[in-house]
Parts: sequence; C-alpha cells; structure tokens
Amino acid sequence: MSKNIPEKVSNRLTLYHSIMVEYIEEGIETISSPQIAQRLGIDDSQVRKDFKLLNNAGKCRVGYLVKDLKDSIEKTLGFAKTKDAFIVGAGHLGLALAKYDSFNSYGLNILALFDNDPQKVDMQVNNKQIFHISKLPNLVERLGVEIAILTVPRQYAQAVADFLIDSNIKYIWNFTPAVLKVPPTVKVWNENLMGSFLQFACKDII
Amino acid sequence: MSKNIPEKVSNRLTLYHSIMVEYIEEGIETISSPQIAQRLGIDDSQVRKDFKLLNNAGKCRVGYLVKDLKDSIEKTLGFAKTKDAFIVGAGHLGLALAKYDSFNSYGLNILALFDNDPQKVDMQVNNKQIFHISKLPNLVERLGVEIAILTVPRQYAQAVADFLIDSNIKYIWNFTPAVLKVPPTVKVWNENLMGSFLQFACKDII
DNA sequence: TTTTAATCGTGATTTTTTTCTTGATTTAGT
DNA sequence: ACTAAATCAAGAAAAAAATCACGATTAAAA
Repeated sequence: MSKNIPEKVSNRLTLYHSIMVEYIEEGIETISSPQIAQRLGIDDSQVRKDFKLLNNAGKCRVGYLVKDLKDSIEKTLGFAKTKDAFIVGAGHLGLALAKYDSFNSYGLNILALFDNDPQKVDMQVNNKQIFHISKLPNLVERLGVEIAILTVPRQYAQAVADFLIDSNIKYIWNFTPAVLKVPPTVKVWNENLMGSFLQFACKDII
Repeated sequence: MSKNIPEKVSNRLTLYHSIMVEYIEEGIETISSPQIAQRLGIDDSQVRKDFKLLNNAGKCRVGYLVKDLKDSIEKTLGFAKTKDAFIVGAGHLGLALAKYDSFNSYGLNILALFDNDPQKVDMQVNNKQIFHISKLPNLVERLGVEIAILTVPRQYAQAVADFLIDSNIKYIWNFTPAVLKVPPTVKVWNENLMGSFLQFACKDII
C-alpha cells in the first residue's frame, strides 16, 4: 500500500465500498458524488477528493462507474492481498469474528482459533479449528502468520499478548479494553468499541 | 454532554480511561503525560491538551491524580448516565455483545435481544432474554428505549432498520456492513470493523 | 540551600482535513 | 443548435488537529 491513507479516509472508503456493493446488486452502473454524500451526511466535494485519491476520474453530469470505484477501493485498501490471521480467545467475541465472513471478502483470512479451555479445543467453527493456545508458537512459525486478533478477557490480555509477541506475532488487533504494552517492533490496533459508541452517544443523548 | 468532544479525542479518552483502571488496580495514584504518551505512541502535549479539556489540572514534576482523571473522563464521556439499548439480531455477534460486560461499566445497559428465529426466542443470554422481533415495538414503547444495536446479516439490515425506525428507535449502532438509509430524525453510527482494520493493515503489511 | 531534572501549561507553528468557490463539461430538454 | 441543470475538477480558504517550544513549577538530589 504505497500511499499513506489517513484513518478517516480509509473509513470513508469502506463505507463507499458498501454502497458500491449495494448498487451492483441493484444493477446500477453509475453513481454521483452528491448521491453518496447525501447518504453519508457529508460534503460532496469530500467524496470527490477521496475518489481523486483513488485516481478514479468521474464524468460530469453522470458520475462515476460503480464497478471501477469498487475495484479501485479494493485495490487501494488492499482487499486483494490476502492476509492470514489467528483469533486468540474462543469466547463469544472470538467465535463471532470467526463466523464473520465479511473478513474474507475484505482480504483477511482467519486460519484458526486458540483458547486454553480444554472443552473448546478441537471444536470447529466455520471450518476453522480451535487449538490449544500452547500450539500457537509452532503454527505461527509453520504458517508464517503475523496477525493475531485478541479476544481474551481483559485480565489476561497483557499476559497473552506477551506470549504472542514471544511467538513472533507482529500485529495485534486488540479487541480487549486493555492498553497493551508492546515493544516497538510490534504494532497494536485497538478496536475501541466503547470509544466510538460514546462519541456517538455523547453528541445527542446527553 | 454539553461539550462537543471530537471523535479522535473521545477515542483517546477511553484509552486513557483503560490505563487509569489499570493503574488503580496496581495501586498507583499519579500518572504523568509522558508516561501515557509513550504507552500510546502519541505526543505528550497532546495528552495534556486532552486533559485540559477535562478541566483537570496536573501538578508539575508529579503528574495527574489517577482517580480524578478517571472520574472526569467518566463524567465527560457520560459513563455515569446510563443508556438503555436493545440488541437486534441474536447471532454470534449479537450474543457476544450481550456478554460484553464492559458495556455496563461504560453506561450502556443492554435490556434484551431480539431475533426472528423461533429456536432462539426465550433463551437467556447473560441474564437478558431473547424476544421475537415482533415484540420489539411494544417493548420500545413501554421501556422508552431509544438505542438499537443492529447485528443482523447484511441482507436484512435495511429492512430491519426500517422496522426499528417505525418502532420509534432513534439511534442505531450499526454493526452490519450495510450503509443504512434513514430519515434525518434517526442517527446511525457505523461500526466499521474492516475500515479500522484495513487502516492498520495498510500501513505496514502491504 | 541550591541545583537539577521532570513535568506542567500554553501560545505559536505546522500539518492535516474539510469546506467553499469557480469554471469546465456533459446530458437532457427546448 | 441552444439552453439549462447537474456534475466533476481543482485551487483557495477555513477549520481542526497535532506538534513544537519554552517559561514556570516543583520534588528530589547534591
């Protein structure tokens, strides 16, 4: 991904992408920036600026080709390039993510889950096996997996993260509310469910 | 929430909050902006600016009082004010969110779940009952619930959202990848799992 | 006490992001 | 053809956010 896409932009790009998928399903071939802008409650020149970033020219009075937009969003966001990942923590959230097929169409390939609960080990979820956590280091090495999706309870988050780092995991998508301590070689992405919700709620609901 | 807290700030506030919780557990009473900044990989003056927004003064050479910071973050983000919500869609994600106890401590109170699958109806999840979706309008009215957390499959998202809106739901926290069409009286918050992940992944993993 | 180093507070600067504006283009209607 | 309306493109302007810089404060060490 040569270009450095700002967080806000990549967020909007995925929203645009969803709209493109919808338009394709409905057989609509072109879409204009005001249409999209109105749908998302943003400015239409914002939409055009974002599309320009994709090097995707529109046609005056007509708009953009839905198919082309969808393709270049996918290319820009790297959907095409599949990335393998492990889910660590086969609790409810872990299982939910394992079943979340959208990941696949967005280029994130969940290979397996890990847990320390013997009852869960060897179960299958959405064709993915749950392994005992002790098997992780070996599988990381054999499969060259760099990404872990962390869905364990908060109190174990740091200890498990340390274990993942020892096992050579390079990227942690952190769904726990803990703020992980990691060395500079490891990148953490905090999925901050409450943060984004509070922002939403605070604006209106008092 | 009188003040209009920008999205990025409220995001950082929840991260600060997690760190405060951790410090309290460890019995540490003060924390400095450089400590926090280093942990999150951001600038320390940024942290101070955010704290200033909370009207929370620090002490030179010492830092801020952890307890005070935690309290004022909670006050500012409205943790104190409990908000009731329904989860619509008792699939894996819906069940996971129903079990996610952090919601409660952040002031979001899940009252019940709804689904159209007769097999799921009347089950209990984390002390919350699953009702048939047809019961929703009545319960919205009786309990005065304004928030729905939407976790149905994408293809039903718009239809279910329309139903929620007819039932007088005012805020939709949308976990589906669909971009909902709603009237201006209804606010949608898109939880864009892939968007935030792609942003993370794009930066490094190519 | 005096010095030193860490830390705060805040105004200035820079960078990033969004919105505004204007002119060109294109389709559809006259 | 000509006109009108919608739309794109792109630069300018404005707004927002992040970073820098530095004086003031304070706790601990010399």
